Amino acid sequence: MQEETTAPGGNPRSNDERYDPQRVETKWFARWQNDLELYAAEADSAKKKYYVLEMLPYPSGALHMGHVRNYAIGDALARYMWMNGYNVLHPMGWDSFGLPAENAAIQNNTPPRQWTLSNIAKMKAQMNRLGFAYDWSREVTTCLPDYYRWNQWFFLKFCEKGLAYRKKSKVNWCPKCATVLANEQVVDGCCWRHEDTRVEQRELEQWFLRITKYADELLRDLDKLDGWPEKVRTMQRNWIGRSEGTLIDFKLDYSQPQHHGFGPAGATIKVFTTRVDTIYGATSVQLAPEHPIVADLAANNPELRAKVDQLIAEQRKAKEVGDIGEIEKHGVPTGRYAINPFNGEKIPVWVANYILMDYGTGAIMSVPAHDDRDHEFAKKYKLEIRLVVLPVSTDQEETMTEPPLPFVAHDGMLINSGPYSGMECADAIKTMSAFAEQNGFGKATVTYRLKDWGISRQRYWGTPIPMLYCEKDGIVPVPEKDLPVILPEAIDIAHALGSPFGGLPEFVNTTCPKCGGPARRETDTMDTFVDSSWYFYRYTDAHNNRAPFDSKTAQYWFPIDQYIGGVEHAILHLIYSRFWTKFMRDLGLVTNDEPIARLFTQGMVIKDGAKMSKSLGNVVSPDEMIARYGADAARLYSLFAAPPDRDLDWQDSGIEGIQRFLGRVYRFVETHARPQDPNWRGPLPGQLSVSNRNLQRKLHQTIKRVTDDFRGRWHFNTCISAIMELLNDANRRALGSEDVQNPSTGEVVKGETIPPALMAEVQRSMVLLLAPFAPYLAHELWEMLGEKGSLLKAPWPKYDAALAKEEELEIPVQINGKLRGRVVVPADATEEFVVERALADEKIQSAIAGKQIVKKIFVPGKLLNLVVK
RNA sequence: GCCGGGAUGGCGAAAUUGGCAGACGCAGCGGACUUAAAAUCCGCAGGUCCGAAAGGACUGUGGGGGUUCGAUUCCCCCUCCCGGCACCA
Repeated sequence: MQEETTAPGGNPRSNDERYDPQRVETKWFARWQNDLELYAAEADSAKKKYYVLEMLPYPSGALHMGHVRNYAIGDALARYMWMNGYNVLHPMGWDSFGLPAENAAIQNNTPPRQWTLSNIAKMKAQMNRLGFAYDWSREVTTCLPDYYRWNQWFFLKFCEKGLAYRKKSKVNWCPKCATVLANEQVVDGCCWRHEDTRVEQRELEQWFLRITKYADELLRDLDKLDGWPEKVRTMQRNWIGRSEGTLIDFKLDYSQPQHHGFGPAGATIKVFTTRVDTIYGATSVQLAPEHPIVADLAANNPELRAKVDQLIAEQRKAKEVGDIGEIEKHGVPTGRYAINPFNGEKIPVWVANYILMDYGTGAIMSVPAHDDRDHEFAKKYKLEIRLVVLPVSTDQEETMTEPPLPFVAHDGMLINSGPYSGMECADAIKTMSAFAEQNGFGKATVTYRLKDWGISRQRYWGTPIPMLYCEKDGIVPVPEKDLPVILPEAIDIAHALGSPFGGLPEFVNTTCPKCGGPARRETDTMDTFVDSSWYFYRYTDAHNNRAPFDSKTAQYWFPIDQYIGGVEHAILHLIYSRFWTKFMRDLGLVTNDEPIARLFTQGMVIKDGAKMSKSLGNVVSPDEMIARYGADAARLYSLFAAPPDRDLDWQDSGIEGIQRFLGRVYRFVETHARPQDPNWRGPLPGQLSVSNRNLQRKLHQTIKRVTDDFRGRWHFNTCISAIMELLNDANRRALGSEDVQNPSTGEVVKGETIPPALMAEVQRSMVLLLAPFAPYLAHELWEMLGEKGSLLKAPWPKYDAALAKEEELEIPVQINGKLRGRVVVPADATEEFVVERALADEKIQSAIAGKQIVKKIFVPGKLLNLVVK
């Protein structure tokens, strides 16, 4: 046992027995690596299934502490469920398409595939070293044709169902690179590689998936996801942004002779409003600068054109900087008028920079008296402000007074509104919407903030979109039998950024499957969010080459029982995933409406008050932690330092404390285990001494605490604290069980013995409780305890509520709510008994001396409060 | 501006249903072991004040108010920090 090796901290080891994580972890690492079936989910199992999943990483080349924390949570849960007899599916994969591979390729002249696969190998090794229990036989690597061919297959299905379409859309274009830039490659409006070159907006034809078809269901079903954090549901609700309102047609006025001859004849401007009840207060129509009709109105009016261009520039700039919403409102009158269909009034048409083209119709009716923004704008340009709603109040006088403007509340009554005067707002909205519909100039409608999902990326490292362009047949999908469309890999990435296939004739030029004539391939690739929208289904049937997965198999495993990841994916990834599942359900591929039953979002790992980042120099490397303290310590600390849903403040000294704890556990078992003792496996003695009974109680209390937390709130930090308390308690008693010499008096104290069967129960349970959090040490100790069966699926310890129950309690006694003393009483003591004991207490007596008890508050098992006067 | 989350010792945190605030750990201090140190073990520890000590008094969960016998916990107002959304018509 006494070997002179170098301890993890680099200090020479002393001659007392010491836990060496490297020795233990290397030993078990080797065993686990040689057992490929170890963590395999059972195919045909009578057991209840449990699908636990952590968000798959992007293979950047190295895990960071955020990963370690995320996977430590999931791994603990997976191991807990195994120990509780479930058939656990716990897979892992790689979200391996995306921009960094292209950047790395340019920098190091390494092909993206090679760079990616070598990163995967590195990170997989790190995960294995950390001891995470993944079923690697189901590994999914999204950048391999095995996987992405099904992205292409799904894309064809979207086309078949009419849910994929092409539309012109804006992209960031760098004129120097002559290519498209991702949003994150645009820095302060300029190209990241050419800081002096302004990025242009170009319109390109792009592919969209019609997620808006599911907008309503995506919103509605959020109510069913009660296993999701409310925060995430709220974020998704806001993202979908459902808004009920009314579309109203304003006709352009042609009655004035000077307006004949320019502008579109018979044009109407559609506006969307949630407050059609205020339409009698509309004093202008405001158009977004990029509204199509503006171009027509400005066609023969260079002065207007110039002003509009300036408004467009202002909006763009604000959008780039990200403070649209902060910019000062500007506008310009077009000189034209539109007709309010409700009262026939002619009101001026303006163009304004606070109107967004991509929400609603890109045009509004401006009601300055009842909208903050319209009010601000009208003040600035001296437009008419006309009051049409009065606040409703029980107080007659208050109802009649003019409210401060703008008055935007809904609880009001219409005035100056023709036949609608006197109606309440809510009624007026219904009645007026119906009137508009009956007369053909509008209707009630619902608008969403959610847009269709643009999936085209003018990038190389992604799933090729399986479409062809034939001169004769137009846009033609690649036939299913020709999938996958393989991403060409023999290309010179350094000289072919963006859509590099353009320069690859052997990829681009093909034949049309319809007419056999020449055709060109689509050269765009898919957004990587496509990959992550359904990868968790592939895990259930990862090697299927006839379908993305087998429906029956997926039906067994789905929904995912627990999904764990960072809150940064609360919106995009998790909405796309829900959308994809609903689409697959409509295809008949799955039966579940939602992919994820329970979602857990863990907090960030921060250090020195900030997120870890290279620029701040506060990055903690998992490899270094493993080398210094071992994988168990790194994992345990990431669970111990904070509850998993809160941010974790990393402290190097904290992990040292965890390492000490693991060492104490090791020494406790090593010192006191007696597996060869015949009584070790025997029954507990019928009668336990008070001290041993206390230890037994503490044991059962600890099992209860840890078990309850796994089933409930997941505060693993307190679970680990509880195990520490058990260890401290047991250790103290165990030391006390040996004859100890009191150093000051020299007196030898005869210790009380812990019966071997009790020690065995304590040690076994402690190891089992530790197994989900620190698997290496737990396995080692399990073996040291002479246990033969696998710890991985050893039954989770059970507690006995009767044994966990305290027999005696210390009841605090308060006088007028202030703590004045404590009495020790049996746990089930009655009020009378406790009061009697309390009154017998000297301190209590002096505290109430000369006063009268007017009230006694007794909470059984909790406290006694005497109110005195 | 709107919607979340948070604020507790020197630090990370705990208190699960309104009932002893600070469990557990870090850092610190004292002691044991050692020639010495490291490692390990034992003990002390919110603050202020009184006391030689044992012990005791007061005070204390961002600030102010309220409900209650009793509030870290519930209600109202305010400050600061973090995250998300943001001219959404």
